[in-house]
Amino acid sequence: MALVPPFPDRADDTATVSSVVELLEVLWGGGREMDARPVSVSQLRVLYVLAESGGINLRTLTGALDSSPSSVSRLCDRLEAAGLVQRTASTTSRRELELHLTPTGLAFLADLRSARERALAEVLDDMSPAERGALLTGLNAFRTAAARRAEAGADVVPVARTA
Amino acid sequence: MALVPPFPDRADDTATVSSVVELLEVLWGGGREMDARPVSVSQLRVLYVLAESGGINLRTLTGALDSSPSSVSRLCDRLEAAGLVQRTASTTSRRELELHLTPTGLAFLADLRSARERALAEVLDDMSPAERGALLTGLNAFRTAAARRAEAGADVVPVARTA
DNA sequence: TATTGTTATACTCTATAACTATA
DNA sequence: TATAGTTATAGAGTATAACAATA
Repeated sequence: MALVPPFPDRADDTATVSSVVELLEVLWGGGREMDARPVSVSQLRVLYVLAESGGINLRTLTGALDSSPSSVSRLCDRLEAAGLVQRTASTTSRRELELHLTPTGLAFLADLRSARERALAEVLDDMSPAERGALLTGLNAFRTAAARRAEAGADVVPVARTA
Repeated sequence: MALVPPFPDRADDTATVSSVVELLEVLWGGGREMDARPVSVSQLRVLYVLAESGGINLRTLTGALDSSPSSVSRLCDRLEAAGLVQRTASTTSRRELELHLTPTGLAFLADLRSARERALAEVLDDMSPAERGALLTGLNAFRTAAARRAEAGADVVPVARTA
């Protein structure tokens, strides 16, 4: 059973958000999704990107994941072996690739999203309608603000201090 | 620069939450915090637990992380080598350990939390007071409901489908 | 004998650097 | 030559299984 971090001592806005972030980090930050489960978090990130922008080359995917070409190449090796992703020769350049989700990959992503939404629905059902409404209003606004800053190139949530 | 997933097609509550989860996953799901940064996500989870419950043994820590003893033992090897965690002989049983954050480990965690809260504050500043209030009300309620379910042993957010 | 912690082995993920092929 | 992609190598994380020491 996962540990649940404590409520923040201060009635501070940022501390509240931070504590929820830490809650989620502990709850599904474990690496055991490599175990009985078919797809790791890293592979999942690839699927997210390809679902949104199919047909991109490896270099573009590398940029979207903020990773390195070799790592992404190996990720694609395994995803291709798993039948979730397909490497196709580019029509414009013979040294580039086109990366696509296979129908299996698309179905997998759809199933995963369903499962997550089902699990989230259980939590949301434990909240009052007013609380739920506040959460959704707040999250949508947060999402808009975070996306705005991410597009500007800012680090929205640093994982560790720089010094 | 990180990719930003699209807004959900449906005006569905769970899809909204799910899309925020995916946003965060892409934004700070990258593994490059192993690079120039001092502590990995896995190590960070250890610090969270030890900050909350210092003096526990390796078995208890393993349970809190929902991991395996060997993985946690190796994690502690590196955290001890980094000077963030300390293994001490238990006072009650000679085959058990007591795990503690060192002063360095505690200071590190405090600094990290400050940095995160500073970054989050930038996003929150981009939101209206009403939106911010809604977010905090909603997150606190979500947190309570999620903790309730986590304590009951439920998987709050499955990473991949079971089938 | 059962439990705590560590080590042996094997896999995924990550990165830098070297390499092949194309532009 | 510069770029796209792959492979070589090395380090960290994860897990199962075998092991030592203790209860």
